[in-house]
Amino acid sequence: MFDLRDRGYRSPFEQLVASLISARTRDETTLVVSERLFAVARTPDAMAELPEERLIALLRGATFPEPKARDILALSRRILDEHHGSVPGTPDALMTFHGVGPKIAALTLAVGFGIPALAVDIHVHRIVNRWGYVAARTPERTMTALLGVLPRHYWVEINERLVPFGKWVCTGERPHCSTCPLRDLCERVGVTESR
DNA sequence: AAAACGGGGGC
DNA sequence: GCCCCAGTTTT
Repeated sequence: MFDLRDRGYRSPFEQLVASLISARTRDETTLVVSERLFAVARTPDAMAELPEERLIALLRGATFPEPKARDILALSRRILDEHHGSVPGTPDALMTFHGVGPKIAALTLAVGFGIPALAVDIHVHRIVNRWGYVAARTPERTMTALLGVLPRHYWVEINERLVPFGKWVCTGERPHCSTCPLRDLCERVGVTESR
């Protein structure tokens, strides 16, 4: 998902919604659409009262505005009905919402609540494999491996620092090794892609 | 584990 | 027209 904390305090609910909007969506788009939406509705109550057509219009520009509008409306109502209006603070509860899977759940917990949670997306998977610390074919297996090795204290850091690092520096194609602050690390562990 | 799903923006 | 995008759901 999407870390909005550098734009002022954001509630777990806003973090959850922004995370849902960010699925398969570029960061800049997520930011613009989220801000536009939160200017109108920033709580489950306000969100649940939004007519679906209005919400779809507010989400225009994001990917899949219609399915996301339905998901956001449905989870807002369920937060009101089943959770006293507060976003639940466990992965299992979060993943019962349609459209919320392991990554959105983990990032909502990590960024929204500050609870240790690990979401190994494609970027973290690539970096860890590149470094050779874990030889895992899928992000799921990389996550399992990291959960067994990494102190909980660092899980939040991975979500908030390593993912952006993978997006902007340790990219899939043409990694920016010449300006990478961790180039020495790569050379130490013998990563030959370093350029 | 792999395919399907849902689309908007950039080149 | 083609491809990517802080993913989730269904085969």
